[in-house]
Amino acid sequence: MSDPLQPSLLAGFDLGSTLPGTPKTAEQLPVARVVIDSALPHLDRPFDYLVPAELDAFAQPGVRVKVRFGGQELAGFLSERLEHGEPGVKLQPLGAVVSPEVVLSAPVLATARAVAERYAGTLWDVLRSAVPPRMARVEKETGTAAEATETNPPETNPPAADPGPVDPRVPNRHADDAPVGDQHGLHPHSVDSRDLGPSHVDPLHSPLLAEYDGGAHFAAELAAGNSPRAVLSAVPNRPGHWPALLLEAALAANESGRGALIVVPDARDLARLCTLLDERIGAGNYVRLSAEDGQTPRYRNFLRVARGNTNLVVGTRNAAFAPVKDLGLAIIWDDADTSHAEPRAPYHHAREVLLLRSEIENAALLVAAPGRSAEAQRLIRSNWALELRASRALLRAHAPRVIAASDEFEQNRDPLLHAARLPAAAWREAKRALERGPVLVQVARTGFMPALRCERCRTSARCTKCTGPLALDDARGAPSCGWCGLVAAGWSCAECGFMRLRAASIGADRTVEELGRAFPNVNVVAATGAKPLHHVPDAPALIVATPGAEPVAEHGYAAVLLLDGDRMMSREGLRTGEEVLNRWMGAAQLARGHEGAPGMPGGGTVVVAGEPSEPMRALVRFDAGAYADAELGERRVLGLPPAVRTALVRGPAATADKFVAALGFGDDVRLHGPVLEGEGEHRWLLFYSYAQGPAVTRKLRTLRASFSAAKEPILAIRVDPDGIL
DNA sequence: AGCACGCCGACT
DNA sequence: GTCGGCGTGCTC
Repeated sequence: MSDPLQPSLLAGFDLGSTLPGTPKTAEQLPVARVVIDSALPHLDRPFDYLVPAELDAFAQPGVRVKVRFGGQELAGFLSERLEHGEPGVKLQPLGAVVSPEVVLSAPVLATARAVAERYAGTLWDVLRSAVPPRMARVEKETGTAAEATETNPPETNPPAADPGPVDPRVPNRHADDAPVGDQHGLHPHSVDSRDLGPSHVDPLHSPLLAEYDGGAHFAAELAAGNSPRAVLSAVPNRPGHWPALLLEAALAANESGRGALIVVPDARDLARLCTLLDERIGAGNYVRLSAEDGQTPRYRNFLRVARGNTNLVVGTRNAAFAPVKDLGLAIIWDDADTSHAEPRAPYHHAREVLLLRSEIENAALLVAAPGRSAEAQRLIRSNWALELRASRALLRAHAPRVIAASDEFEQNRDPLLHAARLPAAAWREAKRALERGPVLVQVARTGFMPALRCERCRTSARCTKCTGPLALDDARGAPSCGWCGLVAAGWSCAECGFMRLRAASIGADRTVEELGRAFPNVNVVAATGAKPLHHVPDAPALIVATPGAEPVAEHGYAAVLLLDGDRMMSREGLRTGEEVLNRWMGAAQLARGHEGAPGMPGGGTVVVAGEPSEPMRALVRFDAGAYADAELGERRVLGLPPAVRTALVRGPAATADKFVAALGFGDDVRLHGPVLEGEGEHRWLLFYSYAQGPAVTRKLRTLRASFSAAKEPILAIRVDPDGIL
């Protein structure tokens, strides 16, 4: 498709052809401030350019641009238009406006800045995950930027914050060939809460939220245009409960005329949520944003949001930056799930992104989960958010009966059950439950390295060099040290000299085999990350699943067996207990209630096997909040995260040491290190209070910038790293 | 990463 | 006196 608009956009202002006299620049707001694509920390600041007259109309805040910078052409985003640049700086002309689409809204930019600051990273690193890569063809498809002009006529000279993408002073050729509205079913209509009808949005019609203490008030506040903040642990035993609950909150926010955003951990949860949304409000009335949808669909959906064609966005972690117009409510589901953490620098977590964003945009925030993260508990403790609590009566009505099978575990003499590491109580319950419906068996992920013990005396196997715990490496099948990685060939027990380790590392597949023998004539299937299974029928079967991959049963599981608690608990780490409880709660939530509800079968039972532990007691009481609160209290006493904040600095020994010394922190920042890591690398850990967080990360950023300017090797900095302690 | 500017040494 | 080596630092 030949497009007469593109050449003029892309050619931009040609540097070489300096015409007689000064090249014409835009008459109004001739200076464009640009965020450039640079990996160098000391260039992580805006630079100003002159706007050539011919780019004036397109050079609006939020568009992608190309600029000449230090002899090379760089990509960037135009952040604002100004009357003057810094005095005494010679400005270069803007190179080109890549596309008139406004892809970076002012509040999203402000959020990205706050995230970069909070994680001591560069703005561009954050923007890379906030704005999906451009797919040029998608922009031409249907409903161009001109559509927005039609529905939302901009003023003669849009102010900086106005998202109106195209200045009407320039004839827009798109206006002629692009039909307004939609002929291909992509944009049925702009979704305004008014279109949805009152039956969906009346706060009195938030029955699920209203079941929680303060929930009805929360919904009413949202509908009234206020911005409350809340943490909620979802009541178990109601398949499909959480998507409906979150939708109620989102619709309440929509009713106030504001947009809503729901962020879920992974594609599976997103599929569940979308199924409900399709059913309740229709596929065209919300937008999903997920990196797993592929580049082109992702950008297509992103554009729908950027053009303001929706007021409900759902997606995975990057959707936390979705440019929802007038955001009224941000929701994060299951914030304890590790998928919410971005795996690339600056490793930001979707919960923290939404926290910052809700403050910047004055939006409401809802942190909802099957369990409770220590961070979410902190929000309650500090009175930043209120807790929407399920009453004990509500819990009792819906929670399954939880049985802790700790004592009989070791006395289990039945070889079949022993092989399947099934306590007799678990076997009994499963046998009974199979007469009434499906049974879920949660086993540890294969990648979850269990600590090994001597097969004869049960002494835990330790590394001969560093006394770290030995674990089985799936790839090699040989035990190796979990700390130093040394392969323990020819291991023998330090206590009794026995040479065999207790068999461990049983994946879901082997559990399927063992259970098949323990339960003849029962259908046994596996559901793992590699072989996902979304739904299971309401028929008797054993479903073996790894944490996070549990399929949903239509009317809940008759029983849920949590088998690998000890293996999961044996992992070293500060947050192991919390993680294990969250995994258990996630699975236990899929069980039927013990009492049953109208139209729902009862008799649901959860059997948790393993040594007695705090997480196990919390599961029995079905109270993740109390557990998180106790943990947080303990961490505060010990000065450990997330009661305090941490930062990690790693790099070549000399540079890292010099850097930490130059930080010049006083006693209020605890310093641990250096720890030798790899080839001549040093690792330092910093512990500091939340109050000092901004000051510490600011110092980390500025010092890193000056080190980078001085051509020192770039240091790895991670703020609040997970899984280090 | 490139490009300017600068200080010093070599050559017309 | 002018040209050009590449070393340090800035890049709107």
